[in-house]
Amino acid sequence: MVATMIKVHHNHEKVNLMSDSIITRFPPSPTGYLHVGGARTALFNWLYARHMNGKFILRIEDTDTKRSTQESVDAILQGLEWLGIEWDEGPYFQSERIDIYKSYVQKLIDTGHAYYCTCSEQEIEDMRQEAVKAGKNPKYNGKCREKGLPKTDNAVVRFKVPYTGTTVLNDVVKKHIVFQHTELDDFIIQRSDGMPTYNFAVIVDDITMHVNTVIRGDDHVSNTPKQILLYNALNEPLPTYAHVPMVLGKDKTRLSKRHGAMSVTEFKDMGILPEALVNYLVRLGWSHGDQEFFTKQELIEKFSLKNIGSAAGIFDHQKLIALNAAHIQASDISYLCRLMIPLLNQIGCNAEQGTFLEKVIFTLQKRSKTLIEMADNARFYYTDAVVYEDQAIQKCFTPASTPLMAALLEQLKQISEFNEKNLESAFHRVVEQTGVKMNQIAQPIRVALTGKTASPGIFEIIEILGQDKAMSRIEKAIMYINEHH
RNA sequence: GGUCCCAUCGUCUAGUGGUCUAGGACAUUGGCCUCUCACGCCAGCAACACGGGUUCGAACCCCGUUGGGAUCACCA
Repeated sequence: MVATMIKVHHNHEKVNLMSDSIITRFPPSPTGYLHVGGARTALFNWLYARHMNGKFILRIEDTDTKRSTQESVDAILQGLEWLGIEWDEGPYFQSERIDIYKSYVQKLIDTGHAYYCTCSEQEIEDMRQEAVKAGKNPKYNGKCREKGLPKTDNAVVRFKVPYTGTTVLNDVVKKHIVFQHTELDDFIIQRSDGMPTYNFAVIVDDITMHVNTVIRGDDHVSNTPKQILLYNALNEPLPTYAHVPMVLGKDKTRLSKRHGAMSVTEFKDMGILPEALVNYLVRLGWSHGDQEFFTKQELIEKFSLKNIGSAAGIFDHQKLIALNAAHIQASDISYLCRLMIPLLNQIGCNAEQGTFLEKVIFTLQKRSKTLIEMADNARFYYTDAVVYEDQAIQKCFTPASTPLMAALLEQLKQISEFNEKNLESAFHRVVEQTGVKMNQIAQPIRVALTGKTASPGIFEIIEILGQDKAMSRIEKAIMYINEHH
């Protein structure tokens, strides 16, 4: 049984189990990483279930044994967890439910809705060629349909699609779509190796798991009439369908590697906050008036199927980055500190939890678009061996600057308490003494302390660094300038 | 190619017959603030794909054209 694989989260006891409560699912196939398109679909399903106080199921569609891998399963689970998408049931694995599919196949055979087919690959290929020659679509011609063949070793099972008539899909976002049965053929529901095919496995899973709301990419629209026909043959009620427009790359083609980052872990590695990716992905194709910034809680409160747009959207990295900056600004310092410690350690900064880190992060919060950028800009707080950038040397380390730096040093010696206010006064005294502009003294000092011409405010930097470090860095800079001129 | 879907600034979108000389956000341009860089603030540029209808009136409804996308497996 699959019971051992079921991981139930108990943090949503509020879920009511009435028959009309919403049940959604996310059914990735483990053939690669969780990419942003899939993540968005998962998000919509999860958000809708939470919004409606329903249930969200995770199901791994691994009936393609050749392409499915454990690494992919792990990557998908990790991606979902990082995004904060928690499933109430599952993950279920289709590969462990073969008996269930087989019993449903038998039902269909017993009721005359499906049949065994022993046509060879070559025969089918010929049929297609023939159809194409006749100006039709490549299709199976129904050779075995009325033969009443018994089960044999290499037989597949096909579903009988009516030769005439139409199937209608009433979609929440696409509205009314009519499909002609003449466009379909008797598709395979069970492969010769006994595994179910996608269209069949999906509907028996959705039926047996009581999924009543299917939100998925609109690349599935053309599969839907087949699935509806299957529901009807099984005499089961249809779920509510919501086919959401796809996410496209910059050139308006289907998103792929050549469009840059695709998997959610790549975004994590880029220093994107999960709440920013969530916000961006949901907002791409869904809207709530003019609102751009959403916390997860707001998303759960405000998400609805009726505000999903009908046109495909293009993935825009710049907007993601901008939203990320907004989420960084809105984050608690303590949260950012927790995320930053490993990143800082990775680049050789020995960071640990504490007020020093908190102050550092505070100065960087407003000027960092990603966590990676933040870590990079935090370097100088942790390394005494400041590396001066060439451009900074050129611009700020002039012979004229050394007397100013020395004058400031004198003032710093006399400060009793090293706080921003006192430091500002010290700078102003130098300005008054020498008659130069503030930036003529501030910039060389900034380079002396950070190695760069751009940094957080000079007073806050000095306060955080403390008297000893600040003064020794300035002394070193003066020596450096003297040596090089 | 058949079938299906889609169409508002470069991008994401608001808009559901009159309040639209079309609003917001990202990007971009100029300015303010200022110790630098940011943040913030102010201002600017920028769109209803095209053609027919329906209507007193159309971004909104209908038809066509064009353009784009999806899909046509013993993949999902």
